[in-house]
Amino acid sequence: MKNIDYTHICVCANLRKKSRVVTQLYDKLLQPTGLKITQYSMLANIDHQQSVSISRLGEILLLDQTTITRNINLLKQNGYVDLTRDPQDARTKVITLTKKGIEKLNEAAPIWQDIQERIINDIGIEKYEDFYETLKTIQKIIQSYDEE
Amino acid sequence: MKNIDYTHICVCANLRKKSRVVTQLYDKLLQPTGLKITQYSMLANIDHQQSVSISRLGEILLLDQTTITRNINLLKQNGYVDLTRDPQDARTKVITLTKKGIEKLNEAAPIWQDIQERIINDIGIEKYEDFYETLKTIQKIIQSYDEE
DNA sequence: CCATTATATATGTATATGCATGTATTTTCG
DNA sequence: CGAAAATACATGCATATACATATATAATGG
Repeated sequence: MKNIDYTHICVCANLRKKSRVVTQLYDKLLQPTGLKITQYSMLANIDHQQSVSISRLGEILLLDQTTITRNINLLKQNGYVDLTRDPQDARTKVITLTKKGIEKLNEAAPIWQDIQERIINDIGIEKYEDFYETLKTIQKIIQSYDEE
Repeated sequence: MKNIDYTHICVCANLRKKSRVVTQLYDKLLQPTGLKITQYSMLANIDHQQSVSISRLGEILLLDQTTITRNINLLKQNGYVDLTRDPQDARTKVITLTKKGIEKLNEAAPIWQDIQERIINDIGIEKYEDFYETLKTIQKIIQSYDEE
């Protein structure tokens, strides 16, 4: 057992690195659908919310509003989502899935599900739950800094 | 205790989300130095290797060679690194830190160290070690898929 | 030694992402 | 009510990232 000094390895850079590795796996396997995991994830979230505004989606995904605007525009160009004005508030745009978007989501879902199950099983459910909880803790810790 | 079905939450999207949150903290605190964590991390790696080629750095950081080329060019424009031809191999470019790069790294290091210690302590050393190991496991799992 | 193959880097193109800022609309408050 | 503040979205600019591909150089095999 080597005694690693974890503090010498950048928490952020390490997380980003693993993030890239995981992203490439998802993207590669989703490739037949033409979706990237970022796009799949956004479609899945819209589907889950049924209809959601740009800024609200940003809050959920912790993405800047401007990022949502652009990413959603890509999905719109592909015909996967519709943008409509909120009748109650002319500033707000409401995002919904189109029929084509729902179909694309359904097409990609089984592939996504397979990767999920495979990777979680390989990590081991127990370990993955701990991992998941620590990720959640990290987010909370950082958000608590912001409130200072 | 609510029984969450972890398989319904995208491993990749979740990891990317936390990655963003952590990155924003590091970037915010590093801002006085003008470095982003990606840049700091790259400088620190070059420093650690003393001198390294573009593709070798890509292997270490698991970044595409083209990404290294571009990111290094930014660091070069800022005068933090030098690129020289490898006398043994005219294809290869050798990256080294300039004096200015070393100074910048030294300027940023204490800030980086503070974030590191703070965040790892807040997570808790024990938990963080488990977390770190699981991240490593995930990388290995995914790399094992690629060999198939 | 030369042709083929492999390797190292660069470039074109595209998505993802954030910050600063601009514009339009709504809300608040004197 | 009307001006100021807040909110929602869009745009300009910049970095990070990957894939496909081009270019230059080295290595290899006949």
